Amino acid sequence: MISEKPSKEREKVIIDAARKRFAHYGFSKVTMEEIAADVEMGKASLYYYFPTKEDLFRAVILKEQNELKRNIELILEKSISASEKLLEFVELRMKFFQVLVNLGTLSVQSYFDIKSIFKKLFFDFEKVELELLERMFAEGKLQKEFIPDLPEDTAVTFLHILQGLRCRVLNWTKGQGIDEETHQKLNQEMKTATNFFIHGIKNK
Amino acid sequence: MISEKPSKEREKVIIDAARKRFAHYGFSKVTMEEIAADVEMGKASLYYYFPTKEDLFRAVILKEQNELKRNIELILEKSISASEKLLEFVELRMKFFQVLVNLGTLSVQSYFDIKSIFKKLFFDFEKVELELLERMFAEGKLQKEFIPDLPEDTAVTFLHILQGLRCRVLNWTKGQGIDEETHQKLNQEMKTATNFFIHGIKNK
DNA sequence: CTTCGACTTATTGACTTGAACAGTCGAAAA
DNA sequence: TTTTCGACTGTTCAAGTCAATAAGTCGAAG
Repeated sequence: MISEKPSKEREKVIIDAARKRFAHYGFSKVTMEEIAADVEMGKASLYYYFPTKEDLFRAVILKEQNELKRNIELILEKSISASEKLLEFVELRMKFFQVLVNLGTLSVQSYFDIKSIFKKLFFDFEKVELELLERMFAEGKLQKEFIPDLPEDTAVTFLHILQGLRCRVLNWTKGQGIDEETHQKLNQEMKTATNFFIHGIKNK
Repeated sequence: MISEKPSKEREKVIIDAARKRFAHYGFSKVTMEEIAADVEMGKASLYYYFPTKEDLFRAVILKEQNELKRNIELILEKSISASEKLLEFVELRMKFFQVLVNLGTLSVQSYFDIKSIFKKLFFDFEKVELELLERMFAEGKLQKEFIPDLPEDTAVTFLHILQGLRCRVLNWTKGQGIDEETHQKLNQEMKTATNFFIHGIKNK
């Protein structure tokens, strides 16, 4: 079929409009009425598609996460060394979080200080990330590029380090989003840390 | 001289009493009157020694920090490998932060969400820590144990990783202090990360 | 130099209120 | 049957008030 079920089609349009609003003003500053106006509907109609505002927001985030997942998978398929893949992963993840910051999820309070509903969303996605990372480390081991025997534990530690570095910066910059300079510094720091890490697990 | 200036002596007593109170109830829950009562003085007398409540608290933190510094220096003097020193440093730092959590600095809000006055205190101490770390890395290099050419940058990255891991956990456990299990996990994670790091800079 | 009682000023937490907004419902259009 | 919306309700939350409590000052006295 060329076009999907019209209701699905409509959902997408709403998500898209919502994404634009959220990206500009952040979750709390956007009203359902505004989004409804954007897609030329009544507010009540929005509730036909999404039971709550949070659900709509969740859908937006979910879409972003799926895009990130797809992009990570593309990296995995590339024919480059596992080390290079790791580095590209870090870079990609960096960009993703910049989007989240713009979406207003992360700016107001720190990283994990979002309602538990969103917590779950991130928690679930952490598993996806871990699985993808694990594959990178496992592949590195298979190619005799890496040493560690437990790609699972390695992935956890590595991810936590990345999360930690971001967390640190996020706590530092209260309120408004991360400015360009800080962002660059963080980017650099993550790369440095990744390099140390790669070095630490490399087969020499 | 056997005993110090009496006023200095008195200051110490006050700091000590304050430390106990703060450690039990946290900064905001303790009144100057209570502390004064503990040392059997009038509240007004406290202000003779410390111009503000914050100044008194600052003095308490400062004392803790100096103790930590002294302990790190003791590690540096030990005749063990630089890697082992790093590991001991991590452990010591862990304990120190547990004390801070008890002092109520870190529990209520995240790591850096303390008034800028305290921020400065931590910021200054970061320099001390960095300098001590730098010495460890420099020594490691001298002994042909470590590779990196820039102990300064290495120290920064390493410290930020540690800060990040803690930050991550602190954000997760809103409100109350870190429970024993989480503390153990964090401890383990820091050690694991440190080991990867050491591995990454080791001369093989 | 140090202490304190009696004072003033600042902070805070509990309560109130009003407007804005999330979310509901039943009727009706497509 | 699926989708839309106008008109409704109940919450939430920022802003404002107020009283209590605690921070901080000062002058006199030991």
